[in-house]
Formats: sequence, C-alpha cells, structure tokens
Amino acid sequence: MGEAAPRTRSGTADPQRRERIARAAIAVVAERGVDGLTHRAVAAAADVPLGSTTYHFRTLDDLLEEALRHAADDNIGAIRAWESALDPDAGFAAALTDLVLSYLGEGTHTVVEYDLYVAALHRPRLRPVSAAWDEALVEVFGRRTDPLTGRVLAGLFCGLLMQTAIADPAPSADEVHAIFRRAIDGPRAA
Amino acid sequence: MGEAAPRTRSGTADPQRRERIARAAIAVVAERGVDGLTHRAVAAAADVPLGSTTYHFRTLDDLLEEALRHAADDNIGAIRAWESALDPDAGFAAALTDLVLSYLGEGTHTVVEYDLYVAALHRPRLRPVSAAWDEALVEVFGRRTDPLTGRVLAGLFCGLLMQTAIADPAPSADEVHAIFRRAIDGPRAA
DNA sequence: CCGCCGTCTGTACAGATGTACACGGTGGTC
DNA sequence: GACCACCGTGTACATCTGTACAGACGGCGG
Repeated sequence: MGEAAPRTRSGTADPQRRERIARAAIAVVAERGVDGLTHRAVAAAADVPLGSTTYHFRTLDDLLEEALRHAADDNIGAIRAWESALDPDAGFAAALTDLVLSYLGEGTHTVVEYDLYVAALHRPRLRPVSAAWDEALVEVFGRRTDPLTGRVLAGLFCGLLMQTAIADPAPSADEVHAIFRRAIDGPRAA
Repeated sequence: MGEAAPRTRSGTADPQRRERIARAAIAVVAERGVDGLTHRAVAAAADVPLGSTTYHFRTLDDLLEEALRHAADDNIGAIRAWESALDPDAGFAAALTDLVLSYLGEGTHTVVEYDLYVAALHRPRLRPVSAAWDEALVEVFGRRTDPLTGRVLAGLFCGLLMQTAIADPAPSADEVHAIFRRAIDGPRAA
C-alpha cells in the first residue's frame, strides 16, 4: 500500500505495473465484490493514476480475466504447497479440514477469490481459467487418494467452502472433519 | 412478457405487482448477473414503470433480498418435488445425477440462481436466506440416507453444480453418476 | 354527490462509470 | 547534440445509475 515510488517519472517502462494493477483488482474484488470492480477503485488501490489502468487493460473484462488468472495461480500454488507439506501418515480428512478452515480464518481475503471463480458463470471468457483451477484441485486431491475420489473431494471442497462461508454459526472443525471422513472412508467408517 | 394489462389504471392496488417485480429481478440476474441488476432493467423485464420498482422496494438491496428469497423458495420446492417423485428402489446416485444435469439443461435459468446464492458472500443480510437454502438440501438429502451423508451430498451437490456449469465440455452423466456413487457407497463400491 | 387519502407513475437530478484522446516526458539513435 | 518514437498520464465526455418527489388517479367514507 504505502510504496512511494518516484511518482513524477513518466515515460519509463514499468513491467511490474501491470501485475500490480491486477493484484490490486483482486483486493478490490475481495473488498467490494465483483460488481464493485471499477477502473477508479483499482487505480486507487494500486496507487496509480486512472489512465494507467485503462492503458494496461483496454477493457474491464481484460482486467477481470487477468485478476482471476492471478487468483487461480496463487490458490493452486498454495494448495500445492499445502500438499507437499502435509504429513502422509496423518489423516487426509483432517488435512482437508484445516485447509477449508484456513480459507475462512484468513479474513475475507481468500474465500472471496471464489467470487472471481463464480464470475465465470456469466462470462464465458473466464471459464477456462476457473476450469483449470478446478482441474488442479482434482489432480492434487486425486493424487493422495484416487482419481474418482479426487473428483468427489474437489466438488465437496468447493461446495463446503461456500457453505461454511455462508453459514452463520460457522460449522466446527469436528463437523467438517466428519464430513470429509465420511466422503473418503465411506459409510461404514462411523 | 406480453401481458397487456390496463396500463392506464392508476391508484388501484395490485398485490401481484411486488412479486412480479421480484421474479423479474430473478430473470435479470439470470441474464446479466448480479451486477446487472438495476431498477431500470427490472422495470423493463417486469413491464412496469421505473417508479414502480422504487416504490415497492425502497432500496436495491431489498429487491435483491426478495429475489433471492423467491429463488430459494422455488428451488427448495422443486427439490422437494423431485424427492417425493423419485423411485425409492432406483439408485439415489442416479437420481442426484439427473437433478444436477436438469439444472444445467434448462438453459441458464436455474444454475444462475446460484449467482444469487453466492451474492450472499458479500452481503451479510442475504446469508440467512442462502443458509436456509443449504439446510433444506441437507435435510432432503439426509432423509434418503443419513444426516452425515446428507451433509456430504449437499456440499457435493453445490460444488458439482458450479463445476459442471463451468467445465467446457460438460461432464457426462456417467461421470457425475460415478462421483455420486463413490460418495454414497464408499471406496469399495467400484 | 363531494372530498380525502393512499396508491401509483413520470420526470428530474446528482453522482459515478467506462473509455477516448491529446499532451508531457524519457530513452535510444544517428 | 538533436531528433524521434513511444510509454505514461490527466482530463473530458457521453452514458448510465440510484433515488427523491411532485403530481395524477381511483376507491371510500360522509
């Protein structure tokens, strides 16, 4: 936020600029939702002049697309990191529970990136990006179990994330844990 | 759409008006997304003057809330109807598959109501309505299986709905069916 | 038969938004 | 050292938005 770069410079190439704007767009979406994404809000969040956002992204949809791409990349990276850091002997259901709850605990920063994901419903251009996001989940979850279970867990993960974000008394870790255990181990594991 | 009611009448009470506007709002959201919900668009869709929408709904959030309420009610009703109509001997996984695919096939009319559902992420006022929607799913799905499995299926249903809506080659019925079967019957049922 | 009151509507207005575009400055080239 | 192409910026404008509000209109009590 408070980076006081030499503002008066002009005409110098700034390759970070474009990415900084895209990341500021994510922050704006996290704060005001997709419908609050405006050139001016992004410009203010990135601390760049208004013309800079329209220069780097001709249309607002371009900006939205790049923001989604970054959000998806970040999330996939985070999940891969989570994967390689988890204990292979500990229960996978417990690890998944931690993952879901970590999404909620971190403030609105991460859950709301699913707002970008959902934005693809009405914007066909964004669907490949959201679909790739899904595929990464399926791949990671499937590697620890099997491909079919991976699909189950990816779908359950997505749905549970929304439901826990919306439920007023957020479900306890035990409840979420029980759900994942039931999904992985089957009905007889109660 | 083409209802040519006596438009010149004024000062007469019209109790249907309010609901008609709310339902038109659902159609607008289905077509343009939540960020496309404007008083003018709703007025045009409901074929009422602009002032009528602002009269019945003081603020746009009121309209959004009522629209979400109607969408949730409709969906819950549809799912209850689906429940009471399904064959108790047929596979539950197959029935769930049909349900998911019916949401997709009907054009964008129903999936996009999940746009309203997701809108609750950024609007705390709407969360109780979306949460009630979820609870109804858990209840219906749990009645056919058990409470815990009901939660699994509700989460999976929500996630799978989004993922199938976003995946470019929509997954086949067989794939969806396999996922539900795996979730219900457990790992050894392959 | 008359007047009041609540219901409904068309219009007006302030504010915000996307986008185009002309201008200022910089680094490289001859 | 002078020039030029090009990157970056501030501003302007047409459009659209939410909302307020004064007035039209019809039912209903007296």
